[in-house]
Amino acid sequence: MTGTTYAVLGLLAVQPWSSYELTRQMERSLGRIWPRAQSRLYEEPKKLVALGFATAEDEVTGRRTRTVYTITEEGRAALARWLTEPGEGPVLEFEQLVQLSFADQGAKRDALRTIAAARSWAEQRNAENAAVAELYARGEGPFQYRAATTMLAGAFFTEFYAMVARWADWAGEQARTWPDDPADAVADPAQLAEIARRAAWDPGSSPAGG
Amino acid sequence: MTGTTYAVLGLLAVQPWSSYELTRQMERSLGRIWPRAQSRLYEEPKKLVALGFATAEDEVTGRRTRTVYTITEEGRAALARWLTEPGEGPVLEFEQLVQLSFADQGAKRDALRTIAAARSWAEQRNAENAAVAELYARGEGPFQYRAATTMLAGAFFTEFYAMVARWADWAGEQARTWPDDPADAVADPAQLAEIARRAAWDPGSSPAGG
DNA sequence: TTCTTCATGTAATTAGTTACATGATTGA
DNA sequence: TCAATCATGTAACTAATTACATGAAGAA
Repeated sequence: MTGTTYAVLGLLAVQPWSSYELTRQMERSLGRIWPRAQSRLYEEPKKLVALGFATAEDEVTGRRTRTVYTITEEGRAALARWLTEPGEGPVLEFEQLVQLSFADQGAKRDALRTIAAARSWAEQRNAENAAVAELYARGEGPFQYRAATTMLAGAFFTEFYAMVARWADWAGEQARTWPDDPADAVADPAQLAEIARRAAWDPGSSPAGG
Repeated sequence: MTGTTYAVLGLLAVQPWSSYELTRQMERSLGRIWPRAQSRLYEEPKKLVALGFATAEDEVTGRRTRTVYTITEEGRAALARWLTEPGEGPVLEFEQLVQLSFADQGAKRDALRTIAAARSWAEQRNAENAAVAELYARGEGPFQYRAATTMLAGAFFTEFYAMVARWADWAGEQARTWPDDPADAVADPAQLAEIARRAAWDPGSSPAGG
């Protein structure tokens, strides 16, 4: 059982799905916190069946069949047990930021372009997220009855995208002050001090935003 | 050439390293934006040598040897070329948030514990980050002369950890209002509206913080 | 001198991805 | 009726991980 297996099990706890429907639903719901290729989502439910956590039923459409998976009581119990276990914190993979970490090995315009791309990434993702948030605010979101649960993830991304955009704006300001060869850039001591100051929040209280 | 290959190439552009030193340096510097197992960092430099982007030199310590890798001019050119290419935006993997996405399938206390764990994750990571930021602010950070470049990543994490902590605080408040069985929780319409409002920032201006 | 940690590396395994293949459905 | 898209699945490949092994150095 990997995290992916539990992710699929969680979806099945909401309702039965066919493999294809699972891939679509995964894309819409968990895709941003647990991204996996389509083909994996055809494999995982088979494991669940082998473990007795789901049952498979073949339906026929014309000359081809599709498999619909349904969670079992043992499956629900396994899911509930997993929810009691400690999970991993956020793991990030951020290629653009790797590129920026070596900006001094390239041209200034490359860094500026990469920062602009990150900003634009945040805008686009936020636009999709905002549209869905608006749906839920109107009471018309998918699985609206689960909104008390799913809003936790929605709010996380609302904040995450805004944070990335703010950071990109700041990073752009910084990079624009660089000389043509970023290797010659000298860090502004005031900025370094400001970063340290913002990092020095008290664990006992909520850190300030913006 | 994968992202990992370029990450190693980037480190070699700063100075020569042995494989083991690469693993340590990776852990310290890129570990949070490009996390990879130690064993990969023993493989990647071999690829670089095969491609002519690095040279390997064996040093002897007692009865065993270690391999020190040095970037070549072709390697520097390949790195500079990579910096001109568009990179991927942030990819997140967040198991705790997957668990919270199915909080209605478990007990309220499990959700509260998971949220607390996320908060604590942010505190701990921030503490390490803050210590390093403080070093740089005093002008005593590792590779201080590269600070104009590396502060971009440092600032990103300062904001990221603060954001996660703020989100966890908010999520905890929400979950505490739930009934004992989270499946019976009803989303507060005011909260849903607030999430949508915060997501509705204008792409032309920097989104508000906090 | 022994134990622990640092340092260096390989082997075995697997989770995951990319690419491919093809039937069903819909709309122009 | 043809093209495009939706839907369903498998096969081949690989990037990456876990586990293991062992020498060197430092501390007790």
